[in-house]
Amino acid sequence: MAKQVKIKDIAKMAGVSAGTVDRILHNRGNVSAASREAVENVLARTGYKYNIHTSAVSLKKAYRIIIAIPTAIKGEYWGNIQRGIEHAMEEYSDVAIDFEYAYYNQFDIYSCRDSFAGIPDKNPSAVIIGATFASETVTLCSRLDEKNIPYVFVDAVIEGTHPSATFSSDQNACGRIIGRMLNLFTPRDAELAVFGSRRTGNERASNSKTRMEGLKEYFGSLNYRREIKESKLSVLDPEESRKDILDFLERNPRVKGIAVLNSRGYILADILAAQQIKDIRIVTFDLTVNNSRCVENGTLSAIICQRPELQGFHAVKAIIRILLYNIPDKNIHHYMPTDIIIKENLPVYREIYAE
Amino acid sequence: MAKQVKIKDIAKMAGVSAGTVDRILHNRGNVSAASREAVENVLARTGYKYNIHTSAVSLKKAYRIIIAIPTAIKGEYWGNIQRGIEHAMEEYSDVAIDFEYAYYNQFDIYSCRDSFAGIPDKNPSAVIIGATFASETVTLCSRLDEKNIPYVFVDAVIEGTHPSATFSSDQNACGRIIGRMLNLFTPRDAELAVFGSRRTGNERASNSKTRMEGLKEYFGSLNYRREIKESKLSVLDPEESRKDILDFLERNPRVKGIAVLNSRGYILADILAAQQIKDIRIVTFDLTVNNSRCVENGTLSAIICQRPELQGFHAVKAIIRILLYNIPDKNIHHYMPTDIIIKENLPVYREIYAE
DNA sequence: AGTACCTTTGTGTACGTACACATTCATATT
DNA sequence: AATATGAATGTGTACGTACACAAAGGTACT
Repeated sequence: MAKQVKIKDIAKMAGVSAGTVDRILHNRGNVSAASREAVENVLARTGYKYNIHTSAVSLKKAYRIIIAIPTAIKGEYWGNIQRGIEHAMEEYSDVAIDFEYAYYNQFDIYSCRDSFAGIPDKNPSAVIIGATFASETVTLCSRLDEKNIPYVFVDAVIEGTHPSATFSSDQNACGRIIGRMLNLFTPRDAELAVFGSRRTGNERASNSKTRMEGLKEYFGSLNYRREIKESKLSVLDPEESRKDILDFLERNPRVKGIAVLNSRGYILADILAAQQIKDIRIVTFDLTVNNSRCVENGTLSAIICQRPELQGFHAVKAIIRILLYNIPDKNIHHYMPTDIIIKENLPVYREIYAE
Repeated sequence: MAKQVKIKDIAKMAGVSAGTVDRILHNRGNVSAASREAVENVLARTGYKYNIHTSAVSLKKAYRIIIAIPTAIKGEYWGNIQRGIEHAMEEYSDVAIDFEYAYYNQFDIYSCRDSFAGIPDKNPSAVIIGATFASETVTLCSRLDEKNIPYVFVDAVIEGTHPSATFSSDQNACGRIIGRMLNLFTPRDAELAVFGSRRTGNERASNSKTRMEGLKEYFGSLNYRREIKESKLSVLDPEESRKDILDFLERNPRVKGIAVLNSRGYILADILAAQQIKDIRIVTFDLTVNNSRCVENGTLSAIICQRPELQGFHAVKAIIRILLYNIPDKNIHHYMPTDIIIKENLPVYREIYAE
């Protein structure tokens, strides 16, 4: 490995002082064009790299990051995102960074509005946003843009915003994947169905919409002739779901495979198990405790997982790169791998999650 | 977050000097029983945590880690393990650690013996071992044990050794997973086959053996009646493989699904493609460039992937924890998640790999 | 009691960066 | 020419740990 060049070396080579180099590295201004050029030449030539350790040691400023996401329940999707965030926080526990959560109810647009409204006034160093409601998010982001506060998205991107980075899944691919798994798990002559989200107007539902497109693309590419039945699953009212589902199955007795495009596949699985219905295969999204339980007992055939912890983890790392090292992200949109989890590989995924 | 306690604070509280605390933290000896007890009490009470940054900054000693693995070819299994190792190295490039590779030919026991023989004399701080040949590995490890040199395994564990940690897949689970995928991808009435490794006596082949057991367990649990044909695939001689395969298929014309228990599924896929045979589904292990290509063009149905980069990455991290922070691993055997990769989720896995 | 030797303990410095503060320089204004 | 002003630049210190070195204490022996 080549010997590391230090700031003092750079300064000597460029014929300036270490302070000037520091000002250039951190965009602190008050540098003449001549000095800037001289230093940047040396920088490019030597390939200077920060020493993150000494950098962290001498860091004075206290950064504050606000994490604006739906209420994170342990073992569910947002809970796992938060786990990734906290994991990264631990890695940087020796740096002066404060974290503050601004939760909102993902099913209540007013709660989101309230929560988001207060964020810019707190003048955070950066914000991690888990977006659900498009227009509220755009409002927040434009206020952050005005104040030059960087923000990154997890889970989904919202049009009309300017995030420093985004960490999510390719939802269209997710749809194609769940379509393929549904097809694999069911006999050729069976009818199939897809359950989307009842609620509309929010972004998670829009994820569900994009997945639906992907799923149809997959079956389209197969020249799959038969119609795929569609229905909605109420997220909020379990009793309503129950009736809807049983009603749907009565009307469509030949349906033997169902894809649930949100993370509520376990609700369907539990209802079918209670009714002793055993010949219907179900695939769904997100490795939550409930879905995990159903894969284990065989009532769910597969889970498509978007690596929520990795999203949260990378979001924090991206922000730290921006704040501490002033490194802009070249690759703004990062797609996480989409895992396929079945009974046989569930335990090893669980072990990692438990760490 | 609770305010961090510093070494000087500990010293004051225990009524000793910072030097004594340091000696206890690093097991440097020359400490009276009384001091030790006093400090350890305070340590336990306050929950002292190293500041990795300042620690790294002032670290004088140069550690040397030897990485003893089969020759790593870019884009193949060991190449990906090395990628993970190098990724971790970058994260620690500000710490005084030297890395040295000791490659060997995984198909040549003498090359392994030669390579391993020189390692203990170099007095490395620690060794990462990718084991292939059992007895050579035991010999190396016992010499390292004598010298109190810690070592960790990647890919596989060898009996009769005392590693500080191991990072691998659950090979039995891998076998069950590939069995399930094989079953999913093929029609119910098709005959199935499994191709193992021709070579025996080495550990990678023993991985293949364990996978075979897992696969049979899976089909056993199904009460799968028909026999599963078995054959071997020569890794070294392509022409021999070709003949063997075509011969096998002629003798077993009803076989419509084949599981290849090592990473050479692409060889089979390419041969069948060349023969215009399109109705045989193949599943195999490891996301190598060749397997990846075949999944993309549809000649391979699925790849089971053991996260080689994660293995390498964690191996380095584990060693650094041991060397720098003297933290023994409580959970000696770490299983990596086992990914199922099909055409639809291949691109997002690739993106991560490209980073 | 004096000496030698070993164990235990304390002290001081270096690591490379961030940032506050001091200083110099250039330009405009009176 | 003298002064004020603001930009540009240089200097010095703190961060918390690791480790070298110095100092003190204890024991055994002559």
